[in-house]
Amino acid sequence: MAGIDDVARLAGVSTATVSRALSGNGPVSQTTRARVVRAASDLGYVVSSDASSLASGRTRNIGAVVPHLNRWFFTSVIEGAERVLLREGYDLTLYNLGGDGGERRRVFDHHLLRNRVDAAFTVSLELSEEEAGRLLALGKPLVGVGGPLAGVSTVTIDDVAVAHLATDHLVSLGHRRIAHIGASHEFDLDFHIPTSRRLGYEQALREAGLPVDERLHRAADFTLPGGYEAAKQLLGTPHDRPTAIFAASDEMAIGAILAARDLGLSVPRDVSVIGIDDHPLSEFFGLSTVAQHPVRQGERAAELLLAALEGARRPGGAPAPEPVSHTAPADLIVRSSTAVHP
Amino acid sequence: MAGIDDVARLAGVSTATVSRALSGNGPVSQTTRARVVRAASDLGYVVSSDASSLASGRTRNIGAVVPHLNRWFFTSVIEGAERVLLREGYDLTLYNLGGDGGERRRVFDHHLLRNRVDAAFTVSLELSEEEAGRLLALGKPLVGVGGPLAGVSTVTIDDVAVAHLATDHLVSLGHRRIAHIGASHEFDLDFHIPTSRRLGYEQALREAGLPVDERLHRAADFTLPGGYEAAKQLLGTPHDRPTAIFAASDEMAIGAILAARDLGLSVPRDVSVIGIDDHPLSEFFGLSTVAQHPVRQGERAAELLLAALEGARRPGGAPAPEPVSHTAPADLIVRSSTAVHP
DNA sequence: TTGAAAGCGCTAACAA
DNA sequence: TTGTTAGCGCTTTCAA
Repeated sequence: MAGIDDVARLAGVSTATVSRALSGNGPVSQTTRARVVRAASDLGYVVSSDASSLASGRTRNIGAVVPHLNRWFFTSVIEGAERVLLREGYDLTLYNLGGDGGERRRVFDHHLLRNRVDAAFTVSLELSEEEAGRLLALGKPLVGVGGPLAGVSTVTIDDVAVAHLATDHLVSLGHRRIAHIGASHEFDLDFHIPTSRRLGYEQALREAGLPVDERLHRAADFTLPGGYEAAKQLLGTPHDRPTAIFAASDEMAIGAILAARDLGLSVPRDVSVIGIDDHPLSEFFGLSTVAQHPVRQGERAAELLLAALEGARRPGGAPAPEPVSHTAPADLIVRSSTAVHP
Repeated sequence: MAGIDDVARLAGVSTATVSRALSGNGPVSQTTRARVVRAASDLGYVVSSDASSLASGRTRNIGAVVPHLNRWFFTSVIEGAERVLLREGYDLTLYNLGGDGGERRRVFDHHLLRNRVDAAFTVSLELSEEEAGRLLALGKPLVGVGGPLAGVSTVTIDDVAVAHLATDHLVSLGHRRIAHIGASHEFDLDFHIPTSRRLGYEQALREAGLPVDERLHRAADFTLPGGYEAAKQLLGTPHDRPTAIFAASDEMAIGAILAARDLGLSVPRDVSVIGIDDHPLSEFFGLSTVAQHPVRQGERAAELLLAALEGARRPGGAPAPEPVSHTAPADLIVRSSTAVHP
């Protein structure tokens, strides 16, 4: 492994100049830079990240803290973030709290504190006071994606508005009995999301002069089977059956479509179904939904973090920029699972 | 941020002793260790990973190189690996080659070379000669999960055997016309997998004295919609319709089940379906399958890497242990999508 | 625009 | 069992 001195020697300059030429920090003449770049590439030189980090205080690495990995939303956010980060020469190290063991504690007590990242983002994570405090105490840029994180910048859709939009779509199609499949309270992601979505749903009903009927609400776990079960209950009663279902996630909505089928009901003739997400499978099932573009949310999060890091390096740069709330766009996508109430 | 000297001062020992006490390397008396641990915890001291890495040559970080993130198999492998790694105090940094831009090049040319990881594993990745060479040249432990990686240890199921098992299950139920949904050649994961699975399928047919019929083979893209389309073609012809389908992945198999339904066919009465994976949705659909436990494969990969690192540190430790091929277990799970041929 | 040199915060000989 | 000390490979003042 060639080191910086090898490059310096071959290029006939000092190591300081090599560092400047390769990092782009500090003045280097065009010709010198060319010589250095040439020498580096000839030797196959790649900077040692540890040495560089230790000397500069910057790691060029971003932490991603997620509650699980086996959910489309999380992985999509990470994909988006990583694409942006790689492009800028940053790495992404992943902290998955999913295990039921002491992973979570260990991550917050140890891993995140050992200075391996310049900044971090969390995805749909509700942090305890202590956890949030620890992160904030690092004094590093922080962004919460898909869930509010006190005192920290966030990237998230407006859950109330999105749920309102989905419900309104059903209302405008003439539906009066609209059921909602939300989340149970034990649901361990940030439970503001289900609550906000339920709020938007109820708000839309009220604005349309429709009653909010407890019996039309079912809790599930954001999975397809969960949505199936909930929909079976909602649609099972022949009397007063809802004519439309708004599910808080596409996976649950797809479960609802399958439940309707199994009950001999036709979607959308007998019952309309709408979800939130625009999950990859939604198109296949013809599911109407409100797309929330998680990849873009991840990109946005990465961009915010990089901008904050960039800002912190500038002479008068704000070391701790004010937390900003970035509302990610969400669009109604109408497919074949929703239709006018006959 | 307290440093090692702060701890040393508070504990009344030298920094070397602090390092030894906290890392567990080198002899420290019980009482001294206790004093140091106490001081460290009082000060909230956490080792700086950069300084530690630079001084020791070990980063306590493992690289995970994956082709995508939005597939159950990849994320499951990563989850398993990370659980093991976190437990041992290691971080995992993720290199997702998914973007169509220069990500892949950049990762192999730069990110993986800058010494940020002690070892790495790839998941279902076919590497070019050059890429493999670069990785090997690092002289670091390497494991390929779910795909052969020349000259490197691997963790993978026996694809031929697994496909053979799935097909045999159908044969033993009396099926004679067994179709196969495999992968197209453009499919960009390691295409040995589809090929091996097809091989196992044909092998099982031959052993049963059944003909291998080209028309009973369809290529798809390992997705649910892809499986749906393929099955529609296979099951669409009223004449000589297959009575069973073996799909090379559960997602395709689920697509096949849905296709059968849409054609008015009952599963398993009119057609049996089996897949490979034991995807989280398979139980819901009653899909018979061969489980391949990707979480365990990830755990195994991590364990192999850690063992290699451990070995390399010992005096007479082999710096480059012989590549081993670890065959991961896979079990037939019979649910309700397969039944005897009437 | 360049070079010399002082660290960055730890670990690991080596000596005691 | 402990302390002293010389780096690990860079970056970044500072001076030229």
